[in-house]
Amino acid sequence: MAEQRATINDVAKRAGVSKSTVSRYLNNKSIREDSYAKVKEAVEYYNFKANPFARLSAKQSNMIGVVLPTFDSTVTPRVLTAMDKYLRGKGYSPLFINTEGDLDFEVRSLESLDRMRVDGIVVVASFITPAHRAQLARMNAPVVFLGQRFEGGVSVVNDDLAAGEALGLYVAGRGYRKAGCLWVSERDEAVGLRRKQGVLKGLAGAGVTDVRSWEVDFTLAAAYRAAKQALSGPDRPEVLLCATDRIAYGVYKAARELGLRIPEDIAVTGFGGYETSELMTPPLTTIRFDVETAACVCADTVLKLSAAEPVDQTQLVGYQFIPGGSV
Amino acid sequence: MAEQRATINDVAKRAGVSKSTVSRYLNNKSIREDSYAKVKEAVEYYNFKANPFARLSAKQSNMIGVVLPTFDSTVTPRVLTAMDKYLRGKGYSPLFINTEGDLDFEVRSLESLDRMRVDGIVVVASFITPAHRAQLARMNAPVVFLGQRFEGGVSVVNDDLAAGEALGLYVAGRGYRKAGCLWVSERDEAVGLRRKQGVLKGLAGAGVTDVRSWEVDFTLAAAYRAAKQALSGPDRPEVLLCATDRIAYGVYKAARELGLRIPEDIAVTGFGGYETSELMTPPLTTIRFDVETAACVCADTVLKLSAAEPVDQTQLVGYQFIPGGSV
DNA sequence: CTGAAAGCGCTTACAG
DNA sequence: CTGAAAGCGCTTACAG
Repeated sequence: MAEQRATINDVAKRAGVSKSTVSRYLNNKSIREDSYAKVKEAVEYYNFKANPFARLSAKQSNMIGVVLPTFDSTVTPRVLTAMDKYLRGKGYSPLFINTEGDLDFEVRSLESLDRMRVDGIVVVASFITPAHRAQLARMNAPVVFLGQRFEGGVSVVNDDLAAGEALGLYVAGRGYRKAGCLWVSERDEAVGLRRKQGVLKGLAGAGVTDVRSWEVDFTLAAAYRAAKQALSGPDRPEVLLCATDRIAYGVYKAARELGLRIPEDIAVTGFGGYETSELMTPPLTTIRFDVETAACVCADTVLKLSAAEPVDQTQLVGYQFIPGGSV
Repeated sequence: MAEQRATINDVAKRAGVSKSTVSRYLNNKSIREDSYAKVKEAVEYYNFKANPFARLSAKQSNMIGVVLPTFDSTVTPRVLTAMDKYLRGKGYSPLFINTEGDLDFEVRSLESLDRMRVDGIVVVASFITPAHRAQLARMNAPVVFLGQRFEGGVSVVNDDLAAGEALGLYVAGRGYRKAGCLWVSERDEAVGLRRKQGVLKGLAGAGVTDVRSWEVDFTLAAAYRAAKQALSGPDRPEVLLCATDRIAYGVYKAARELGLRIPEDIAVTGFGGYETSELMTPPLTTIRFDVETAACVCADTVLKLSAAEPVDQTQLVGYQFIPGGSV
């Protein structure tokens, strides 16, 4: 066990000033030159840093809440990494809360972060419910949603519509006529709804309207089952467009088991551009969003809000087409 | 902007008791039945929850620091998910700090978590330096290392030696004689050193001693370059054993580009058992550690330490062999 | 610019 | 069991 940690009082005593002065030093407020030197010496002597949780009466906490639905996805870690770096660079500390997809807990997390007096909150969003809206109305901390559009509030979202359309046009341009979609529920407005709308629009724009659909969730297992069904049935589609890369992996697995070649027997597309997708045989044709930029834009936006600066209500993030070889 | 959030004083006032009594209610201390009812009513009326950061003079903070070297790996998200769930279930809140592999920042994070008065700290470890040891000596909070053995302290580690040996024996048993290792630096004691020792021991146990080595880091890019070199040179190995699945992916990529078939022309093994590894063509032969269990053991151990209960200094976590088809 | 005082929202001995 | 008081480690008006 170590000796007791130094507090602001110890520093003040050693520097021969009041703790108010030490506090000002710590917060870069104006301070006379000789006081500055004395405090500096004492701070270095004790290797003192303030306990951020003890700033109970400060107007700023320098903490930003980050609420996420899972750690274990291909996108979240990249988002967290970028956001963490950006925030620390600006002198803020992120406070991560994992909700494991529990929307009720997500709402309660907003509440508790607000109570902890964070300066703002970023939500890596899956669904925005009335309970979310009700909670927001009760809060002081500004909130920015990432990944789902929030009407009436602030959000940063992928340009799913444009990206989907580009992909749809590309697929149709390669001559496929009978298409299938392995897609997630429309309850997910960004991925389930808008992204699919884009794909269908792109396909239709090039004359492809024969499109069947199978509903899946985000797991590999569900995708695999649906793919098996889609590929075994009569009148098999020529191409399967998938809501995510992981879902496309399910098609790869099913195709291999059924002895179907990609893309000769069945073409496949994903959405995400995961690192592993280029390692598949053949590499997956997909779309990659610039999630790092999205994360930083988000963090920047929440800081602006907390400083009462104006921000755009909805900011769109661009995408990149990755040709691969599965189409 | 919302009305001011209720504090313990508001609750006390409404319940007609002192805030001490409310505090006791919140912390499940003994309290008379009628006081209990009154406080309960007031707490529910305000939907009150205590601000955990305001417990400055409490002996327990109910917070556990979790220090990690990256969010973006195949293992960390699984560790964080399991640990988060375990800790919350026990009434603790994890405080995550991402060091991005910066060991100096890792040491400083230990210090600042200690200052924040967390009840304990888990470090998802890559390297344990003298600076770590020096810092630990200055701290009050107990620390548990996950993934790297900490002599003289508490750690939870994979049984890399046994797992490596099992894999080496298996490979040698399949008849390969000329082996190669794509491995990370021995500075990493768990993966770089012990895991490799196990592999070599297993190979040697079955008579395979012709083993060359290429040093790589944990990135796909480095693995790909090294694999290209290993496979292009004269006297190509028959099998490449890789320190991780991701490194094995680099071999897949290189082999495809060189027109080499797996496993006919070159066999490959990984270490990790990532979800995507079974999707490769052919599925990767690998080892999977039960990281979820390891994470929970870790969390459990740090809670025990904070309660001054006895714990084992070093706890080993088991593994599972995944045959795949790449050998 | 600086210090004494009050306060942030809690917890904790200590009397009663 | 309970309340008044003191305290946790900071920040912040407010005099001077």
